[in-house]
Amino acid sequence: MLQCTGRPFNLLQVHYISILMKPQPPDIVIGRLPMYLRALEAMLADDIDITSSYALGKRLGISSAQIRKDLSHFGDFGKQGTGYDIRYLVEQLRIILQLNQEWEVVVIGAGHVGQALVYYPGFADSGFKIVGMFDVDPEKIGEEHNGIKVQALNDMVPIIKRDGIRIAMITTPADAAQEIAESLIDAGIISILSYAPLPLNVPDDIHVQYVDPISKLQHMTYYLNREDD
Amino acid sequence: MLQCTGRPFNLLQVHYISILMKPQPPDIVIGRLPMYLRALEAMLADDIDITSSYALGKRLGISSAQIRKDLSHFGDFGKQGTGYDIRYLVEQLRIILQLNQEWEVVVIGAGHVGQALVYYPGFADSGFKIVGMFDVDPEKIGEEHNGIKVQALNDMVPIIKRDGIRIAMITTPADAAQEIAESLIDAGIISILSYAPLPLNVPDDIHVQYVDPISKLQHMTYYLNREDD
DNA sequence: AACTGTGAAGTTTTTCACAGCC
DNA sequence: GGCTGTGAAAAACTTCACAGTT
Repeated sequence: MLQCTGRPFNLLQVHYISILMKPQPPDIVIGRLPMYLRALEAMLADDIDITSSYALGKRLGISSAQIRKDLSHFGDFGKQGTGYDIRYLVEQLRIILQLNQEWEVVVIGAGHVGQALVYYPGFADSGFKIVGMFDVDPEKIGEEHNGIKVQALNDMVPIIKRDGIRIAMITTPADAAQEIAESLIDAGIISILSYAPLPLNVPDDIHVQYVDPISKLQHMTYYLNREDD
Repeated sequence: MLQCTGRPFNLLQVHYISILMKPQPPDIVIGRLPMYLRALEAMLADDIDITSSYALGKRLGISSAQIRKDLSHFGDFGKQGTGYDIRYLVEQLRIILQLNQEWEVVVIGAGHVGQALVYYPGFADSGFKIVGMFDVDPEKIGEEHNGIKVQALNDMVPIIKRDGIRIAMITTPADAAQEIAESLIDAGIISILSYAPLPLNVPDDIHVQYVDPISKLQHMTYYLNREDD
């Protein structure tokens, strides 16, 4: 897709392209920005105004070099000899992550997980507003949790379309997740956070992240009782 | 620590060591085994008995080479020309991950997240038995959720010690998490799954994993509205 | 003196590609 | 022909180390 001709790349082409389009920052780096952001916000709450890559790294348990390299993908935010103005860096990170706006989110599934999500204040605090909750179960439809009414799954697609919602969290049983993901995408959802323990099959332009506590427990059981390091 | 002398490594030493102790499989590989296990179990449920690294990779959205390389750290489980006997591979993965036993787990925090955990059947299905729930709130102590009574946080350490529990899930507010982690470690907990959005400071021999939906949403908002690929 | 931003070096992880076996 | 297991190659990621700035 990047090629203009049918021939393979040559150095001149690569150079030409590299002038036109900067390489994208690695996804793994983007995945660390939220943790930087949160640690910096915690520092502000502790009345710290300035920090260094060393201090931040210590707090997060990672190297200062990694923090500097990560940030360097997006700009020059620090001052030599001084460090980073936290307020400014927070602002910049919020721009990079597009958090300088409120994002509307819908929750699919009104079971215990869905309920835990709508009651968790962290989403609102971080700029994610849960605006709807959907379930198939007629018993649950009409219930209200933390002020959010459970609506019928049948109404999901038109409501998401009408309100232009882009983010959804799936908390349904695994066997319903794939079909629901397809409806969501059809409705215009682009980012899905799935609590269902199975890989969703989605087009390349849809982003999916998984929350999977069981896999994480199983990862840790590997190390239990193993004294061989 | 690996060195026997004060001098730096030399090739002979490295070779000597490599005979004595096989290199540990990378942690990133161990982290993928639970997902292989789950996909294989799903295949069994679909009455599939045999698979190949290609079929499994397709299902998981990863390359066949990665699956073969990952598994090769632990043994030779496949047959050339045929593939893998799923039942056998599942059994082997369960041995590797030490899932051929039931693990007792405690939940700290009896709020919405803690409740969602005790009501989620997936833990029991995967061999994790939630045996206790603890909270500071006197209003919550004594409540019962899915048959599990909320106990006083003060009783936590002795109970964990008495029962020899090794795994805990923290669902308390962030500001309590560090202190609780320290108590847990004191009580003998070795593996912690934390839902608190802050890095826990723990000794090297303690394993911690984090569940952090907000970071994952923030990771995805980076890509929203960006058509520059 | 303290700290950033960054090429270069080093390490880890993934992919390639193929000999060997069923 | 189909598939595994694996060295070798490639790519990705992290750390080093230092010039340059405050």
